[in-house]
Amino acid sequence: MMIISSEYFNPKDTFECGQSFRWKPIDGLYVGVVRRSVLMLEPRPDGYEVKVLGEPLSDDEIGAYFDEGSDYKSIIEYLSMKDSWLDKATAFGKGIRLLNQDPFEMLITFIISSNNNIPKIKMAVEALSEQFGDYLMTYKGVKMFAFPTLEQLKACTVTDLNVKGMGYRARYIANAVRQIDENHLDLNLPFELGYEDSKMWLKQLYGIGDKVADCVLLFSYRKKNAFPIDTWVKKMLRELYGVEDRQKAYEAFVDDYFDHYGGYAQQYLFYYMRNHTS
DNA sequence: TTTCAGGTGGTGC
DNA sequence: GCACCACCTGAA
Repeated sequence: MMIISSEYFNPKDTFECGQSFRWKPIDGLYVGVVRRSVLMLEPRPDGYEVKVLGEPLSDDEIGAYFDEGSDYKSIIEYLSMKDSWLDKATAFGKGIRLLNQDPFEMLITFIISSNNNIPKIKMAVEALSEQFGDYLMTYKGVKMFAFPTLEQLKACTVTDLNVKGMGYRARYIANAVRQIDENHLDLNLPFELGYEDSKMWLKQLYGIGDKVADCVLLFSYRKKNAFPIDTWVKKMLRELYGVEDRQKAYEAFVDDYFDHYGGYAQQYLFYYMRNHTS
């Protein structure tokens, strides 16, 4: 039996902070698809029990997915002492875990996220899975599907991929998938490369720029220093840290101020900003 | 009806 | 290099 301690974890913070679009509350409990398994989180006195409803998934794999290997106590202690905003943000988002998700799924998901909003991203990811991914099981009347594989998306035309909420990003996905396929790109390579090299490697794909690359690096390749800079992060950097409104200024500040825990800092601050502004 | 949304690629300088 | 701008489309 796998239990995630609730001292530094809660499902809402983790699944609603914008890193994952595949978990949803069903009858009050979060249910989500991880690889080809359906997981459900049941509250226990001191944590959450991870129940595997579909295909088996080992405790090691579940632990890796929930980033059990990271010491959140140390991370939060370190960040909270840096300044008062990080102190507030880490207190507010104390239950966030930086999930280690599937690279291909993150790559496609964050291509969809470009110039898009969260409800539409969810819609498109959901529709892609329903239409092209494998059916896994039905839980309380809700059908669950695996995220499509490279092989499954390879078979799609741009028109096929233009599902609800997708728009012009269908072309981005078709191109990226073709590039990966035709050039036999190894999606495991960035695990072996450092941050800068893996970022350049990802950016060779159509539809992947700086922001999307950083999301993929942070949410699947375990590059915890990656610091995705989007419109909310820019707003945060201007308002909380007085950073000038220029791309280079944002990048320079982030590189200088947030070091190896940059990715964690970004998630806490992002989640804090999203929930404290009108 | 218009505006906006967790950017990117293309173009012009 | 760097600054613009078009771009699908659902929702308010």
